[in-house]
Amino acid sequence: MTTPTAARSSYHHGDLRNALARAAADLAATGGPDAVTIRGAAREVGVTPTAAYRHFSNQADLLAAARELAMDGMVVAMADYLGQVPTDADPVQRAIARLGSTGRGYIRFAQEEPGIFRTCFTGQLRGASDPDPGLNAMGPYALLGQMLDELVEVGYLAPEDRPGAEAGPWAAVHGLALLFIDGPLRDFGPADREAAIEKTLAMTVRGLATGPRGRIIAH
Amino acid sequence: MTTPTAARSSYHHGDLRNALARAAADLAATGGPDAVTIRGAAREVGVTPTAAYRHFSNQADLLAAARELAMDGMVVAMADYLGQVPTDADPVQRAIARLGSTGRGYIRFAQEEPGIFRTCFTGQLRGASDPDPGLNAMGPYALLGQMLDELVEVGYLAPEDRPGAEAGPWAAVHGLALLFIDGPLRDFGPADREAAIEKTLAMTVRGLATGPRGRIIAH
DNA sequence: TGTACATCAGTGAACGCGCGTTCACTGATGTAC
DNA sequence: TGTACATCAGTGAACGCGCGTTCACTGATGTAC
Repeated sequence: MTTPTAARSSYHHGDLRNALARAAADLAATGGPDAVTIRGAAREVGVTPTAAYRHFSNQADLLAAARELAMDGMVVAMADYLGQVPTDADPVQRAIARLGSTGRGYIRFAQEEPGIFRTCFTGQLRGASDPDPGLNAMGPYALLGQMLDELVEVGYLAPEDRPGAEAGPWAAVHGLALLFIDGPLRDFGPADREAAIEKTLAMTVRGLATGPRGRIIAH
Repeated sequence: MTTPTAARSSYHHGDLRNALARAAADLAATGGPDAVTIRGAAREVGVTPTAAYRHFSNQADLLAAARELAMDGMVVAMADYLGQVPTDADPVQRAIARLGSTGRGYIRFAQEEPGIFRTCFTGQLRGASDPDPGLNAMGPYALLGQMLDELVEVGYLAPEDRPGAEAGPWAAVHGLALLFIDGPLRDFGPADREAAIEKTLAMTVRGLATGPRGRIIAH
């Protein structure tokens, strides 16, 4: 009668690991990473807590699975947003618009899915299980790196300033996102937020104008 | 024999409220805001959990007291750091240096006292008990505002860009601090961190150069 | 094609933990007279 | 100046909660023959 994806069709679930991971991500979306519990995920799926230990070695393992889904969601949302940028005639303006859109996507996702966003960036668990050497947010980070490369190509950002240029823009959008969702700016209304976002992005774009084309355009 | 500030000199403590608040701040310093518990603070002071309810109405109340101490500590640390800036001959360079030093102090405090820092910026508790209308981090925020005023005075930042100019610099240092203490940059060593800080501050300073003097200096 | 049996994926009960919070209480303090 | 007594600041025991995790177990599955 009930499909295998419904709560309790049969004794064997069939896809319990994925179901638990999704449930964990749901819990994270609602209550942040602290809300991700073995018992909670099992409850949501309609299964005994013990059953979860067939698929995850402990709570940290379940949280890691939730974080993986969270990262996927964030990358998809940002890519969607970036895809909406019109192809500008001027390559410099287009590269600037793409950087801005990336930042806006980052902040927008944080505002719309604060629990998921916080889950992406929480946890000291940097074990050997993670193949990335120093950065576990490769998705957004790689996207930002690409935007910066484009800014160099069009002459807006000086090539000698390219190494390590991710830090500033990333810090700016990350900080603003957290000031909104968890910090002193949480009471800002939509208009104030929009103004703060545009102010911050304008400062960021201007701050990157170290190339020949950048000096002309930014001032 | 034992002084009144020691653990258990007499039946009556004498200053239990402050002792509990300080203990709560210590817990926050070690384990962040989540580590602030009624039981933990009472234990540290050497008193029954029930006794805490003579002075705090609940756990949220105790956390609020810890946050107040945390904010005090942060403002003092930043002011200390700012006081070390030498009095530069050129007023523009001096104003820029003071802004940079404020940012460095913010980030340095976050790195040295991550638990305290996180405690400053956690909690949705924006009740009527807080007189500030929209910002509970008036200390650092006011300091930043002052630095920006100075930049306007010396002609580096355009006056028409002054309103709302706090957002960008604040977001940048806040974001970098959190990327370091809680985020994907937590594995950066001291040298990488220093480089990221300087890159970010340089971007920020350049991004604020919209006044007549700013355009000359920044490019 | 049918059946015994190993294997797998769940159940149900229980453990110990630390937490917030409340109850009736007792020891210490200080003030009115 | 001394003392009864109201008031205040603590104690000690207990409650219910949700959590992570482990134990011995049982129902379902699929494969060897």
